[in-house]
Amino acid sequence: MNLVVSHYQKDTNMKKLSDQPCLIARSLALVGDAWSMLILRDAHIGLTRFDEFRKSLGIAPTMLTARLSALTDEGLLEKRRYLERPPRDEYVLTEAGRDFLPVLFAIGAWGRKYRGGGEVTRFFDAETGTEIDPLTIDRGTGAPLGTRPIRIELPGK
Amino acid sequence: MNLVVSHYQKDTNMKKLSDQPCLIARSLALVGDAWSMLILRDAHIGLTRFDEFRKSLGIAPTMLTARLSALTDEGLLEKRRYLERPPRDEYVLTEAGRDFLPVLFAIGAWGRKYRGGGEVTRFFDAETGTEIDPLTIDRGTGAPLGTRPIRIELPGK
DNA sequence: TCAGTTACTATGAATTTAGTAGTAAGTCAC
DNA sequence: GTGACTTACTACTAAATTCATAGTAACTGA
Repeated sequence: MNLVVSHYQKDTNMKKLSDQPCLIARSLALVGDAWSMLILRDAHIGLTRFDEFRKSLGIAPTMLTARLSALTDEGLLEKRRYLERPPRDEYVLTEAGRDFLPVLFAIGAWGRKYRGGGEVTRFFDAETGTEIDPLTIDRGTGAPLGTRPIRIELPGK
Repeated sequence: MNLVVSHYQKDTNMKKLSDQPCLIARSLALVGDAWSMLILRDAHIGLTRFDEFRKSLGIAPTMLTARLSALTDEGLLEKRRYLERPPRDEYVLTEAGRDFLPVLFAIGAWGRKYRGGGEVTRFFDAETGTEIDPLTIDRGTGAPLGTRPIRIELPGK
């Protein structure tokens, strides 16, 4: 008895992904497409409503509905009623959604280095006024990732 | 006269993305799909050859050809001849490709926190033996991203 | 010569995406 | 209280992408 309404799903492929032992693959099963990431980006900027996302992204409403539903189901967004009559809902980031911000900044940092030219949107620390320069480090060693050799451990070993 | 062979391209949509002022959007135009990221993941693990990627990912060869070509064109991978007769090429990470590692780790860190259960692949510092715990900070303030308020500056302002 | 390897291309069906139009339940202006 | 407008969608069709399988080209090694 399967009552789940499946919104957005690249089933054949992505269902496999979410069961893999690799956490990168599992995560990509949820957010491994550009629309989902851009919606999360916009949510971090402060957008919450269907039409705000639609206008910002130029996305087809069907796509937006599917992505918002998926992100809500997966716990990155939360649907919240902000008006009873007429019933109006908005989408706000959950903790899991907010914790996705470092991924977006890491992507942005890569883009600044390798696709930087022209006019770009920039992010500043609101207090110090300095431009944010994202750096991903290993909390244990404090070293930036990529500067030290890595060992991989597969499950069941 | 357009002689460009276009491999993988979600043209109508993604061409727009690569011209946007947002660096996240620009980056996603190149790597904003699960296959591309998983190929980069495998490349970091040490895979270089067509069939290695194909078997690791279970990807259709048409897809793999398209993604490898795109990643090569975009400068994240480099095609290198490793055998002259018969001609055989392998794909190795460029500096831009290697610099994508923090993004993958940031995604993995999110996954560990929110999609962690069961058997997972883990990464360790080869020297200290401690598990890698990725953290994205602002190089300027040293603060983890998401802990301080941010100001956004759009181009032309 | 014959199976095996490697890096693909060809092809067609299934699935997803895009784009436009329309709907439901209201509000607001006059 | 009629018509214009808003908001959050759904319906529908066409276009594009993706998947899966099969096949090819150029070898090697037994």
